[in-house]
Amino acid sequence: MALEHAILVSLEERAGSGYELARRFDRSIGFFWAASHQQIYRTLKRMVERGWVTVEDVAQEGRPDKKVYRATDGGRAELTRWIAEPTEPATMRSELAVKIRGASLGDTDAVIDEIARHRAHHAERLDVYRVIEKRDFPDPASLRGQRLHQYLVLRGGIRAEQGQLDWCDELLDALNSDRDS
Amino acid sequence: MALEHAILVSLEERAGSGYELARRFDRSIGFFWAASHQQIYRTLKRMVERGWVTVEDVAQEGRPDKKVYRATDGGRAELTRWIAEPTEPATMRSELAVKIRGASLGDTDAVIDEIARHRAHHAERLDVYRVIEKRDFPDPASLRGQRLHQYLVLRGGIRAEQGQLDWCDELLDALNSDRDS
DNA sequence: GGTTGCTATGCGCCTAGTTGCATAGTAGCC
DNA sequence: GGCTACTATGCAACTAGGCGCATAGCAACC
Repeated sequence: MALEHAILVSLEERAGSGYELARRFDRSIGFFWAASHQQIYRTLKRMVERGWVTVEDVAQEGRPDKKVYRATDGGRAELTRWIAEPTEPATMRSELAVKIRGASLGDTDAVIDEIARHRAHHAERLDVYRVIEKRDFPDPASLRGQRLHQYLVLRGGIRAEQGQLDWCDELLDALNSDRDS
Repeated sequence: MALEHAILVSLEERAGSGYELARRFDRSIGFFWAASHQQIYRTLKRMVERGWVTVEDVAQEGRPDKKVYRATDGGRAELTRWIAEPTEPATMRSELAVKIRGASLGDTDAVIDEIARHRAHHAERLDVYRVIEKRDFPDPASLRGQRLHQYLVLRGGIRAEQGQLDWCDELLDALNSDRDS
């Protein structure tokens, strides 16, 4: 399970509340490991029980009190242990692939529409990543350590989205030609 | 959920037992939607209850009796309905990305080893797909209908594995340079 | 006679993740 | 006063999937 470890990475970089973590996940880490706030709260609770993080109640003015979480030495040890432990590469799961395989039995036009939807989604995502790349990493060759690692993960996102986009284009080309012929 | 629909696609192409489906999933459809035999048996049972498939007990000589499943009109209707229904593109989930983000806090060499392991895995997968591509689809331009769809799904697998492979190479280059400098 | 391996089925428990809902304070707007 | 929006927390029920285990017939080999 990587959610706990993704949270540990985030808390290592900076302590924060469940709410703050949820927003960070919406923006950066979450691009590569999505998590809802419910999931994060539940996981944080479990991590406190395991001694990987500590909680501190922080009273706030003008807004509800919050609980700030910090990684412990135990949490850091767990993260190091997990990083060194080999994990199986995730098997590719594509609903779109299943739909394409089923296209001959159903409505090919519906499948084409669905592919177009996915294409738009990936194009949008790619655009977001490209903006981040240009804004935050204008000189990749000079990057070292943590900043380099952030950049490399972003590169993975860019490659994945570009790959999906190219596949969608190949699909649309081929299916449209097949329909028209 | 796509497992039920992946099974429906497979049963449309040819009726079969749970065991046969499990083996088909090991080979073709399972490259893009993995499923264990336990999962398939459980799902088939549910699909019978819903009226999407029918079962027929078939006595065999020299081997245990089997239950052959066949898609019903209801199953075909469900498949058509599902194909036309928009589904959200799956959010990318990469444990490797989380490990890279955590590399600065742990053992960079362990992360590099892990990346090398993933690289080997994707190279092997890509090789399998390339062999299938050459063997089963020597003349892609001539493909129509179902055969074309099979080919296009395979193309998605090739693109995905190639993309992961390239990313792994970029990662290894960058992390090794960073470590040596 | 014993072991291994293939075909064939399935249960039970657990974890991870999703969905929907609930609560509650503050602040700004109309 | 009522509405909306943001901050902040969390539970309950459900779905999907993974892991381990169990059963059992038949064939081939040693």
